[in-house]
Amino acid sequence: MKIGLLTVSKSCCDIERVNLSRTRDPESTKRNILAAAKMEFATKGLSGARVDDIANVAKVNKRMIYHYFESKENLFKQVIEKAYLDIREAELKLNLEHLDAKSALETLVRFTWKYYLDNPEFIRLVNSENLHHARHLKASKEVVQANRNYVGLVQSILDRGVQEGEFRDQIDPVNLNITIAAIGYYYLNNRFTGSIIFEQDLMDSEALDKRLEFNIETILKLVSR
Amino acid sequence: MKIGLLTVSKSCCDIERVNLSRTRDPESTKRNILAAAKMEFATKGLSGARVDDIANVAKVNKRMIYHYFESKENLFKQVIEKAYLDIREAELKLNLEHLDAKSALETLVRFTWKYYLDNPEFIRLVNSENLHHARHLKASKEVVQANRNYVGLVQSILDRGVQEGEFRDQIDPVNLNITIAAIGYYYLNNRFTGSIIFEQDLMDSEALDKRLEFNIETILKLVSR
DNA sequence: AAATCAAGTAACCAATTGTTTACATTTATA
DNA sequence: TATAAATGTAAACAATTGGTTACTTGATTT
Repeated sequence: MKIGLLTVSKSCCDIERVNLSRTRDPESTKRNILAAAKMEFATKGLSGARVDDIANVAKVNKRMIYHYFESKENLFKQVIEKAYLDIREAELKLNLEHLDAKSALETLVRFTWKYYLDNPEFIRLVNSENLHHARHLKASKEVVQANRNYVGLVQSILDRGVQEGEFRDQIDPVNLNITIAAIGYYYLNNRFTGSIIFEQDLMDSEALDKRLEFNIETILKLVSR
Repeated sequence: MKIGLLTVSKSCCDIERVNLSRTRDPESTKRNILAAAKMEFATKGLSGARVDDIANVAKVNKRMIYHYFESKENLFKQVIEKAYLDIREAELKLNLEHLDAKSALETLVRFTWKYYLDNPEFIRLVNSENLHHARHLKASKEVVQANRNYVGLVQSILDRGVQEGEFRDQIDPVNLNITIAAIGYYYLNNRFTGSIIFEQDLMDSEALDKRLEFNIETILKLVSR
């Protein structure tokens, strides 16, 4: 039963779908598909993800996915690209240039940890992409550029730290970057196996706080003179 | 064409399969299935893996997989359990008790790195298991026990380091363990996306050597007084 | 208001996939 | 040596899956 802009089921209060502006909204349809796909790919991997399930969660017809995204593979590509651009964008908003080097680095470690904690899909998507030899990301100039800026940012923090007499000389920014990511990523990525083999709940809030402090210490000791 | 214990194709030299002891060899069949399954699950994940492909690579009839392993899911469980037991067994062989604390820790970091490098399947399998919330590992008492011994080993190295006056006090062995694994695991797990976004071949032998040194430095600075 | 195109739906299809059935052969044992 | 259990094979099955076809409805333009 359709009334104006609303699709309503027989019992009048059970609204299936609300579309305030128009009955047709391609932008919202695309957004819904992308959001649903992100969750589906993150929870089940590229092979495990089901196009039907994405369509159901996004509340769009499966045909629309192929209309806007060509194929499951291409949909995954759009998802992983956006995921990378999102995290790099969030990092830029930290405005680390205004902090002294030590504070900037600590802030970056804290941010990275919190981002992984708040966006567990990111980790899963990156894993999937690596399982598939990063073939979806290969052509993405945009992602490469965003990352170039990020490495530059870390390099400038290191330079500042040396100037301030706080940091050691000649620290490789790429390896530092990788380590900052690694110590958060690994802990959260392997939280399920980790909680079993270490016989403690790694996601317990106390354990999480302790881990963050441990990570900050790791990085600061690594760079300090 | 079958002659005795050998299965031979028409052109006499093209031996398809050699079975020295008997025409039937359940142990070898199981071993072949496990080895093929390990590679298949590692390269394609649990969902992406194909039972047909495992059977083909193992050169056994698909029916045998179900005969010995019940289901694809259970086969994965056997694979992941064995993978964990294998790495813990290899660690024990290092005989770290006979080294001074600092050397023992460096040896452990080197070993972990090399093991991941030589056994990339391990990383992939652990990822898969975590994607599935570690449900296959949950019941494995054996794996938990093996890991308990491992944490004990690291704890004893830490104690020795404190006694020797080399290490700081009160370092958490679980978080140290996690960090030792993390700095190797992350780099190698994400080598494909990493090589793209950092615009350099992370698997280049020079880059690998540099990374290992970086990791040793990270851990030693972390624990030292 | 007619025509045109974009947006959306339902049903279907060919291929694939994990799993099973029915049957054959080898090995161990009484 | 007869018999049962273990090991192996070929073929098929039911369910699922990514992708498509044919069609309808709504929005925009002239």
